[in-house]
Amino acid sequence: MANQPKTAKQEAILHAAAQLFARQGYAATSMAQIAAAAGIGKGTTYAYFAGKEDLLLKVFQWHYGRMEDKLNVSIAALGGTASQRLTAMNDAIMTSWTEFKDLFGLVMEFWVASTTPRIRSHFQEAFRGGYQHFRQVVAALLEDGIARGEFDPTVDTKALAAVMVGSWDALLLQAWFDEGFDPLATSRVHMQVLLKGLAA
Amino acid sequence: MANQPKTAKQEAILHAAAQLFARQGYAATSMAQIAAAAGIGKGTTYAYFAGKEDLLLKVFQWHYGRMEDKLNVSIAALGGTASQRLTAMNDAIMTSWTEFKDLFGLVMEFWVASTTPRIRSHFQEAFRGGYQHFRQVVAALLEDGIARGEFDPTVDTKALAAVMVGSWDALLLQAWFDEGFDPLATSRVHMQVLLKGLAA
Amino acid sequence: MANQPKTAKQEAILHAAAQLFARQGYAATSMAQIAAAAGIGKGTTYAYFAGKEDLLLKVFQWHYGRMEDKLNVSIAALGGTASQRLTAMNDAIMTSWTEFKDLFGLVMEFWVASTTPRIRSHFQEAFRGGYQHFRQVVAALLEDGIARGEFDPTVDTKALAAVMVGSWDALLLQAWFDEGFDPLATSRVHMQVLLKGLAA
Amino acid sequence: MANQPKTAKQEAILHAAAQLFARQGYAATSMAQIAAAAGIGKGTTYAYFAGKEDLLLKVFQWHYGRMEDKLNVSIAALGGTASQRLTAMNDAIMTSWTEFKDLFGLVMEFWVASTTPRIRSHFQEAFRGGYQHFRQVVAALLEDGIARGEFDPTVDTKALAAVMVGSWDALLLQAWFDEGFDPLATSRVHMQVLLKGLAA
DNA sequence: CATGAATGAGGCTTCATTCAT
DNA sequence: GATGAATGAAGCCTCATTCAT
Repeated sequence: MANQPKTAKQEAILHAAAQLFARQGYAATSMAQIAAAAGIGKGTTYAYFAGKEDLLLKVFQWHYGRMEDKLNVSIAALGGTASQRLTAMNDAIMTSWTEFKDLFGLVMEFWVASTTPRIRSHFQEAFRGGYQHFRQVVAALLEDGIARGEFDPTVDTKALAAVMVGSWDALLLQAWFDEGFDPLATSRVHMQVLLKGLAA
Repeated sequence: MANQPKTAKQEAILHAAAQLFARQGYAATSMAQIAAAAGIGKGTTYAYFAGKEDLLLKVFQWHYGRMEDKLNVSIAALGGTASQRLTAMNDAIMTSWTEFKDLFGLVMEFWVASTTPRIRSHFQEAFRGGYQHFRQVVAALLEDGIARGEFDPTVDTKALAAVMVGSWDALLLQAWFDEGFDPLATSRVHMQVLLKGLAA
Repeated sequence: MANQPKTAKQEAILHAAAQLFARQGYAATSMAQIAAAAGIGKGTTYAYFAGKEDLLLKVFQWHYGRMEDKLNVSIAALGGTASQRLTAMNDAIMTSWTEFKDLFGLVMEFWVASTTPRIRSHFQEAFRGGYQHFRQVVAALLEDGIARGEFDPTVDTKALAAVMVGSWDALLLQAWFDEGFDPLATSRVHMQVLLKGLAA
Repeated sequence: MANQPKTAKQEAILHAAAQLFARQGYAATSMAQIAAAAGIGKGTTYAYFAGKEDLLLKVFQWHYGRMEDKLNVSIAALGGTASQRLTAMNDAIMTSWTEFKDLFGLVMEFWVASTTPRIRSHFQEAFRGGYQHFRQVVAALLEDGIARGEFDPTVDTKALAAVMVGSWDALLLQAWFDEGFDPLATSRVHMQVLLKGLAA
């Protein structure tokens, strides 16, 4: 899923599209707006992307790729106990998302894109794969913790991984609707309680 | 927020719209389709709803009201320890949602509707209020558990409530993308670990 | 052209329609509005009038009849020299129109109705007849003045009558666009100059 | 008020719209018809005009500008006594209008447009200004005649100017309804009588 | 007679996409 | 390659008119 944009222009379009989709929504964003924001002609977009739907998909893949990279890097850099590594990962993700908070609107657009029949297949598959990947990464950390004797070996690691991954979505979602909500602090509380409950 | 449809026809429209929005998405659904699905003329819809946006909002309020009612009923019926009540509530919600799983597409549409500038205010506010309400309900149960000496009194009940509420969204979301994913079982595992971590 | 409304309800509809056509224009007025303003049900209008176009025509005939009556009465009451009678008639008409100034919007609607292909025939004919009638009345007064030796016998009475009749339209039209314009005073100046130019 | 169309296509649209508005009326003319008559696609119109109302306004400004130009030219070319110049101007206007007689339907549409609430402001103001301009031009000629000792100095030049300007509207209006009516000849009679009545 | 709920034709407008320059 | 003028499908919505009650 490594779709790095080849041209600077291609990246400019992706960037503009991502911004606008996030801010106004996919439906409310016109190709003309994207082209204008990217500083190119209206027709040029079609030299790089097959159409509006394809552009959405490419924006998705682009962001997904960047997020995966970031996650892989931070995981690689992790050290210490499984608890520490889980906590570090949680922090890394919540922090990085909170940085460009408004880009979370994009994620919601991606979710909804999986509703529209014609686009569904692409996104549904991509999301399923993405969730499975992240769950697996987290589950591996949990299993590592079990192997090290940190965590209760009877716990269902897959299920717990799903909840942890889901909590990232869920807390950012609540932050989306509520300015006063602090997703990072909330997720830390969650981690603490979980780790306590997980203790061997 | 009790917006019960008065007329049978009004309800038929709401029903048709909800179905189609859930199945195809808001943008991909035309007013003509809704009218046809409701078995009425194209113009009749406008006698009951101000337009397409209004219809989405009313569908939202209708479903939200029904969900709130269901939650209130199930809470009222709860008994036993705080742990038991929390578990029962979690089960009730996950079960009821899993029943009409495809309606979850609607929720995603509502989320995204909060992105579109013109509709944003209505939905943003409604969702913020909704989340606050549900978090409060759960937090109250947690505090009750602390008062009863079941739970660790140092825990941040608000944060934990947010995570629990969020886990409903998050697990259903993953189930949306992955047929093989079992949100109810997963949430039960989550509850167990949480309750263990919460223990006084 | 005596189309007196038979029923009180019929007159109420005509009244409401006239008001609304004058205020908002024919196109911008809906049958629903007219019915509401007349205090009757939306369907009832069709028991008295064939449709919207017919209603416009009937409003026209109603007003035209009332104006003709008024003119005939004032002419009958006229006395004195031809100059005095012309002046009196001019004053009567300009005064009566200035009274319900906003109804002049109706006259413009009638003019334009003569543009729309399907309605054209009715209005075109009615207006042609109306103008011919008024021109004839004025021309008769002018010829009477000639017979009495007041006016220059070489003058083209028909042409002059047309101008006098036209000046009523024209000055009210300018008053329609310009609040500060005084059609009555202006028409009196016109009459004076005309009469001076007409003197035997 | 110099709104010359820049593109050939823009002018084609204006032309087509003017024709159709004049022939069928504004309300009875659809944007699709205009596009077809202009030989372009349905959507192209919106690249040049903001919408149907804007198109009407632009047609108005276009025609008004052309008429003003014509008037200014003919006035500049005038010579001789004030009486001769007034007569020449009267003839020039009536002649030029009679040439494209059917375009007079447009003027009526413009009048009525000043009735519709939302468009009113634009047209009302434009017409008020237009009338004031034309009255001023005529009044200046009359005052010139007074200065030259041709006309009675006690006459109200403004009022008379309003009547003269109005007579152009009024006589063309009557000609609109009556094929047999000769507005040019009629206006000449009017001028003669007026000039006689104006004589010093 | 009166009503007003229901209808559907028809209009305006938007916008993704194409293609000649 | 890049452009933006042009297109026309498609959607939302209004409203005159009908008809069962």
